[in-house]
Amino acid sequence: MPELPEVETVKRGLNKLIIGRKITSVKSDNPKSFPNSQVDVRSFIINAKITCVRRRAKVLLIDLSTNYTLVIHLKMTGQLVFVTKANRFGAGHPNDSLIGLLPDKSTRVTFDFGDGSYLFFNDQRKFGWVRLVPTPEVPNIDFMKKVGPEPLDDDFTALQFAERFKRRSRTTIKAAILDQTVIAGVGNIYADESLWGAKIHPAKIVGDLSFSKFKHLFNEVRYVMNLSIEKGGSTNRNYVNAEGKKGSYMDFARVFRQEGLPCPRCGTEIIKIKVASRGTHICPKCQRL
DNA sequence: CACTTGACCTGTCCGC
DNA sequence: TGCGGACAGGTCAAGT
Repeated sequence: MPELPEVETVKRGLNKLIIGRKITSVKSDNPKSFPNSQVDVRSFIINAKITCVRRRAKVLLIDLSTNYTLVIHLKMTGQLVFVTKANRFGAGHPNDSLIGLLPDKSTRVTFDFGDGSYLFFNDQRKFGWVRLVPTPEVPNIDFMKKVGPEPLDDDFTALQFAERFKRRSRTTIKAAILDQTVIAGVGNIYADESLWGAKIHPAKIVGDLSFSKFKHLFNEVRYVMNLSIEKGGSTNRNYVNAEGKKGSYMDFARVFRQEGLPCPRCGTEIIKIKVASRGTHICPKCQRL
């Protein structure tokens, strides 16, 4: 799933739904999804209250009153869905929501709030994970030390953005923008969308791009991510928000999964190619090597 | 160090 | 219908 806008959408939903709730039990049947959950970790979770839900890059951080934090990566197909007693048994859940159907066979971890409500961590492909870390240690875990700046931070500038790419000057712009140590939170959807916006071919070598191109790309990354957050993220396949509902950014996508359709800018047919081993969507006229 | 590729999993879709 | 292969929103550990 989930790139920055999707994780941000889940974060906002959870902040409305689970703050102050107490976890009365936790269950996981897949050790990969929640390592050590059977033993060491339980006493820091049971009877803990949720105090805050945060996001860094594509990682969700659920702070607990025990001064521990649930660190969660959704990877490709992870979902975090909150369900209450009332909607769990299907009191007219909308068609675009999973809520009445959970748990299902993709449910890997279940947090029980003891009042008939639950938080389900679902993950079809089992790439995602939940880990428990002491809250003060969160900034010290490997991922947090290596990850690049947040593209939507107010004080992040186009100049800083361009500087970050110097470490990847001999690779393609697509590979570089997907590198989480360069910039946080960009994945395959928003890479393609922002490169189209800036009229940059994804296979262009980083070192050959002018500052004015970086500046344009910087603005496009912020534009597509802000638009996507406003639309509740992209549901390409599995993604849903904390209420089990899909996002609508794909209705506004200009190139991602639009192959065969006309480019919204020039009408040329959008094509799909492979760059950096990833499916990549471009307008062959607007984006030249 | 910088870069590329395969591996991790399950499910779906497409061509034969 | 069935089967094999390619592919899917993301990172890692290897290899060069």
